Amino acid sequence: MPSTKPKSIEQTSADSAQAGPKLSDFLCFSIYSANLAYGRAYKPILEKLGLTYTQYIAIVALWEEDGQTVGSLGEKLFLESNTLTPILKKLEVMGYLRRQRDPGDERQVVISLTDEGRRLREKGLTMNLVKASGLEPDEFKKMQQGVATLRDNLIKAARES
Amino acid sequence: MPSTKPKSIEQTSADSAQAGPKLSDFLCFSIYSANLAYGRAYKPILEKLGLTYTQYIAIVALWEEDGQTVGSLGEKLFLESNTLTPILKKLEVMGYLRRQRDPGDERQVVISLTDEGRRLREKGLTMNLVKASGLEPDEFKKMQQGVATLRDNLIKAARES
DNA sequence: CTCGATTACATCGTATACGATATAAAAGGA
DNA sequence: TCCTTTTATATCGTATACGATGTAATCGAG
Repeated sequence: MPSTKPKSIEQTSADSAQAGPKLSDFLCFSIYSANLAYGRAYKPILEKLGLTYTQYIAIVALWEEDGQTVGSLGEKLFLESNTLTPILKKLEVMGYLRRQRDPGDERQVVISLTDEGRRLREKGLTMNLVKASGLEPDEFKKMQQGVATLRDNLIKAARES
Repeated sequence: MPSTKPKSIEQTSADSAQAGPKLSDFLCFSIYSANLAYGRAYKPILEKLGLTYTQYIAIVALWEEDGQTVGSLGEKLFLESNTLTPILKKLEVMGYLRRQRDPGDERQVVISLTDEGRRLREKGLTMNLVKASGLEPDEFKKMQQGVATLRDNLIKAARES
């Protein structure tokens, strides 16, 4: 007769025999804590630029494609306007971008980098965190793709529920 | 002569030939966005229990080992007292745990689950997010361990910097 | 034992995330 | 055209994270 102890929401079958869910077996917790660790690893680098992590990825997305709307930027960053708007306003005050209503559709706001925003690209971003990851370049790439696929699966599952 | 365009802080050498850093090549961004995705996947499950994600992992850590101090709990969750204290106070108000000063060392606060807190274990946690991850159990485990190692490397690198 | 250093926790200010809701523009059907 | 619905963004309230700082208890050199 199996134990009456329930499985957690994220255990593999290998865990079901033990007393309870163990934090160290949770993929969600690995991701959660790795995200915290990345934030701490990035902080000393980014604060030389005076940017937070979220501000930084917003700028990177604009380097990749300038002149995006808030909505399209949000799709790429997996963020919505309630989170993005305050961040973009801050970056506008800092002088890195401009926010202007699209004259063709006044509901939309188009974000464009200033010269200053483009210049950030040449400022101090040549450092490399690959080595801090402790992974070989091919492992790094594999992990990156694996986690991205995981993310996309979770988004799909959440949408379907 | 190589391009004058700088590499980002997290690009692999394979990216150095292109115009600039691409968000989709960042491992940190995969982790960041997967963490957001997990939060969204968990939300409908956890809100039936009336818990947030961070409250949930705190409870899980206490199932694993009850009677921990704030500091030892924080080590396991990678959080410090400034984040943990308000969360534990909330859980105390909700009736899931008690916070009491250690009589032997009045600086420390010992956290112990109430019966109610232990009962949460039998309540609704039998759902399984492994399938939402879209990974086979062995892949799941491999990814979990890989990301945990990545996290530990990043923590070590951040401490040494 | 004494007093400055350290430790453990808490408080405060700032910056995300995000659900719920507001607002204004655009779309679209009668 | 008029009015309802939808869309794009913004605002607000709540819950994390975290650096800086505060505070009380303990430690430890002399």
